[in-house]
Amino acid sequence: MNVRTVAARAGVSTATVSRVLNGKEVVTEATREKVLAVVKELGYAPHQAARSLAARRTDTIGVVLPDLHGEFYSELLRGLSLAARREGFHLLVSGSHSDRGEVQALLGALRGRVDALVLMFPDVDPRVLSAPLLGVPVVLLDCSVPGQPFHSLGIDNRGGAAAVVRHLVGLGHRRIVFLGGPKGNLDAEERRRGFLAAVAEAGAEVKATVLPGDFSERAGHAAGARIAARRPRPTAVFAANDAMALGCLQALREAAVAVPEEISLVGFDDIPAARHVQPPLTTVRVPIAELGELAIARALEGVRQEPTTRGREERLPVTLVERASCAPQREQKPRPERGADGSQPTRRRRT
Amino acid sequence: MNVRTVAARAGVSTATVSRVLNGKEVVTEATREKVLAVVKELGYAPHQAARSLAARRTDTIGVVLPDLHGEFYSELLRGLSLAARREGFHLLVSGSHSDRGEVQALLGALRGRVDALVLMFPDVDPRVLSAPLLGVPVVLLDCSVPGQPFHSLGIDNRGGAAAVVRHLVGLGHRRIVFLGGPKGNLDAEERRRGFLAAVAEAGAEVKATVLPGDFSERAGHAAGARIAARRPRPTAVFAANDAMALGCLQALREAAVAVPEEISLVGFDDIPAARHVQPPLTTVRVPIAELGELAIARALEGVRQEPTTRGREERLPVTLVERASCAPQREQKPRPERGADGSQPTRRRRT
DNA sequence: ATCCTCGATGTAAACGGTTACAGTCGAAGG
DNA sequence: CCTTCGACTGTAACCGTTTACATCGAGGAT
Repeated sequence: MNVRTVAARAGVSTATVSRVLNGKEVVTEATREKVLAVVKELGYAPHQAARSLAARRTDTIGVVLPDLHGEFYSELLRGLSLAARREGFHLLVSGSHSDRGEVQALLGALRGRVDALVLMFPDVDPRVLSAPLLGVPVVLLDCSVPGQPFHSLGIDNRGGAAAVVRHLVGLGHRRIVFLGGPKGNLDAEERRRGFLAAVAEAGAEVKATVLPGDFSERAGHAAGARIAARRPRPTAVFAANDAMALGCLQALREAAVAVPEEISLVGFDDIPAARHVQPPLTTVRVPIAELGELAIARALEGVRQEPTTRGREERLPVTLVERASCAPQREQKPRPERGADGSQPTRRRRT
Repeated sequence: MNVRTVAARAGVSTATVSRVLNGKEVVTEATREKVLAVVKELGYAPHQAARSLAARRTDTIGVVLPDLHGEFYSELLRGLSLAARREGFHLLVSGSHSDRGEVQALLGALRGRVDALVLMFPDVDPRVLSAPLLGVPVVLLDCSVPGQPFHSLGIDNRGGAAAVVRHLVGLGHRRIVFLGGPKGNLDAEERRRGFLAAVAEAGAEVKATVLPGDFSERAGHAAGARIAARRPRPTAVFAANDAMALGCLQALREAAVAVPEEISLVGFDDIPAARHVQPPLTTVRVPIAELGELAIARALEGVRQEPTTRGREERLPVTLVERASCAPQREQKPRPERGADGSQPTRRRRT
């Protein structure tokens, strides 16, 4: 059944049916009613592939993420889906593309299927993207490609990390360990940089150590065990994401090191589990869903108007959320905190 | 740029280009190489809308879920995405459709966009679906429509609930509270039934109470407070999902009721947070990702062959995972457990 | 009464592929 | 040398819409 069937039955031309269904051009009320009646009677729905071909518009946004599960992506997807729905767009999603060739193949397979793309490649070099190849507006999450007309969105990892450091220093901590993320991961990198910058700013009396990690709970556990055995023992641990902080907490518990009495612990991301552990984890909340919504908004800007805005870059602010995993450190005299609990950014991916 | 451009440049016809690109028909090696060279040179990728229209095949599966975020859907999506990728299909996802009209509109908007559908409506009456309306194979998750040729997939909620009861009874518990889920939710309903059936089977000495709930952590908290105050106090609580169990645990802690010493607690779903609380929660693990993979498999069966198999119904088995939130109850003499730790089914949705 | 204007509708050409069918051509068979 | 056959390739119809443009009347202006 197609538009011709409907047209014949309603005694009009296919053009009229199309006009009624799309509602952009004027049609007599009587005609419109007749057509709609037939449409309802037959249960007709336009064939979207044909519509896309003719109107060069798919009403679909392609979303390519490194992965689909985990709390981070789940939340991101929520924001994306919410905003897309609100705007009347569908979402074509795809997860876990590791190498460059795969990504290119995927992007090829998306031509004529989507009106815009939201892409996130924490591990693949984003330069695989050549704008003309795609022919649609692109929004990049968490990475930027300087030369290209891509919109780029991220969160303020550096500011978030700095806020954590200021918080800890304000509580009197002087020996702080930073538990890093995977090499090449942009979020991890920015958090590390933010940490180091804030430490440097805090003055020479603050001793910082950076331990390697990979965002996994198991890596956090391994690091926790090492930290517990370290002498002199650090008084605070800042993990680059919550999963590692959780693993670390577990290891500290096994080593009978009290949190927060003996060691204060901070994470990053504010995943749901952070609220449930004992003690509840102080961490940095990242507006993940908002990130997704904003990505859709920017993508649609690109769809609806000429690509005037090219290569803009935005970072969303983050928030330090204080729970019970940090305590003042009294061995050294605390120095007054300087109001660093507010809003500075960060974010991450694998949960 | 289109297939004609490529054909002209390669000195062949569009039919030949199409043959090379689809690889289903024979083409001389020399021709194939020439065409591929041009394709690569121009960076050509076929327009999928046109391809879908002509070949009446979209290589896309539509997924309609009540929601996209939360641990349950995240995990489900993972399974779906994994299987779809493996089979070379794309995923068109959509979340949060509340009422009937909305669902119908959505299904209409999907015509000509997908080759098959995976649907889940915990709250909407599934009879809104009329098979001919869609024209594609449909797989239903967690609900079934008797009269229609739809494949239906779910998990063994009843068996899982029964396994929990047998476990608790085996530990010597005689006063057990069941914390139910939202009205009209199929999973909640089946878990409740499984609970009641197993209790009845356990004999008259086991006293069961059913408390209302709605799958939310807050409802679990409220119930926990009531349970703590109850006299005689039950010795075990079985929450219909983990979120409520977590809320309940929190309330019990606030009321200074020791878990598991004074009250044993069991959840359902095995969400990640269940491992992180203190004490770790005994619960029922649900093979969510497998459910997703199976859904894709069944959907593709429908795509690739005649709709021979119609209306089949499958339930996946679940597993009781024992952690530290249950303890033997000594007030009454325990009776021997009868091996109910193994595999019986269940599952749920909002996390 | 004739001409114009303008709104409502119809006609038909895209859109960019796939594929049934027809055609070509060299090799093998007679 | 003429057929026959089969492997390749080309021609063109078709997939189901949208939309630029043509058409057709009716009413108003002149």
